[in-house]
Amino acid sequence: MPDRLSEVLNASLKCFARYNYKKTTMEEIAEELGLTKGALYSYARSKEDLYQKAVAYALTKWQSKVREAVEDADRPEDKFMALSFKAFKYLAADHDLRNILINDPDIFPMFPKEDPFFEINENSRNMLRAVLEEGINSNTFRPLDLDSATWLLFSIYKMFIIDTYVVPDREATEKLFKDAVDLLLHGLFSQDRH
Amino acid sequence: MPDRLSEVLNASLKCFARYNYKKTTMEEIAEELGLTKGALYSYARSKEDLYQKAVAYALTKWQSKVREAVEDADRPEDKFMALSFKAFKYLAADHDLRNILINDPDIFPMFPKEDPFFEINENSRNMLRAVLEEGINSNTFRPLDLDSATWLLFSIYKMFIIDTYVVPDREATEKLFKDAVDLLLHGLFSQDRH
DNA sequence: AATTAAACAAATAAACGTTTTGTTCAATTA
DNA sequence: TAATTGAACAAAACGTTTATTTGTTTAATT
Repeated sequence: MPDRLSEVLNASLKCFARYNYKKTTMEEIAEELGLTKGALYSYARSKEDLYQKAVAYALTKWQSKVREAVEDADRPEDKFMALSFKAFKYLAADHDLRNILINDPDIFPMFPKEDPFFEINENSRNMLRAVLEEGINSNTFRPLDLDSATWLLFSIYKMFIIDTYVVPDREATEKLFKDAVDLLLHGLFSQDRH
Repeated sequence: MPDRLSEVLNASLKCFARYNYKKTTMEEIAEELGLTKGALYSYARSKEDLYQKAVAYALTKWQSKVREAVEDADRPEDKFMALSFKAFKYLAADHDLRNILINDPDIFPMFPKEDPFFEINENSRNMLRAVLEEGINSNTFRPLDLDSATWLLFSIYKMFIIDTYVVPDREATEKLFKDAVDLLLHGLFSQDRH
């Protein structure tokens, strides 16, 4: 299971996380594995390809953890909560991926022109959309515009991820995140107005 | 009222909007006014100071328009709507400011480390906070955490501004914005669940 | 089939002279 | 007197060249 390719990608992640793409050398990565740099070209066409593969590998792992959490929940609101909190909290543990995101914010861009990992992100959006759709169909959620809601919630989620892990500046984002989820679930309006 | 300083700042805005800060020369701005570059130093200490003053001038104008719209409304929900839509739509008309924001996204940053126009933005946030507070006190809005809600809503607002005017990529953000305001007012949950 | 080690090519950084451009200020103008 | 000019100066930006590093290829080796 932990095949050679995974070892190479993990070593690459470790090195790329230390500084950034540019300052990391192929020799450095090879050294980490006890190889010489030429050997790396059995696993990737180029330095850029190696980076691409390594990051995709890390992002997919993140996504799998979220998917598991969602599958463990039953009701739509629980799935929504599981998805929100797992996705938000995962990065706290994955130091390598977090450092890579800090050094290269284009991987998980707030305003993507051309998203280099579009497929992976699209997959995540679809996961969210499915939860929302199930909630609407079961009358747990209001009859929202599915596309708008998916886009909006995913954008807000991105915003929190970036603000918390990529450009951290503040304390206590945990409370902020909880308050945000609550506001999104219940809205601004009080139930009992006029 | 349109004093000399305003003329200088407007000419500066026009020039800075054409390209960007770096590529704009003091001579270019002076020419626009029919002056020589030395004269500009009666109005600002340096090129950077001139830029700073010009942008602050434009941002303050934007803010005034929003404030007027809010003051014209009565009920908290109307104030909230007025604030949201005026703030969002204003930039469509102010071409100079929009171009400057495109060339220099740090002016209105999604994730500010050190906000160069913190005071102006803080003023805007306070305007939003006041509307929310009034809504909570009159029981129109739920008893939210005022700080969290202000931060969240202002961040979402920034997100829309940047996505629509600074990194535009998509059509039909108008519908998206309306759907977002609706979702924030009413939340995901349907009223009549179990 | 994976890996090495040497050779090559491409990108990066350093050094340097040139030009542009921001800034100052004494003289001038209105 | 306050605003503006125009020349002088200093600092930053730019283009060019050279030296060095680093990515990539490949024939030989394990």
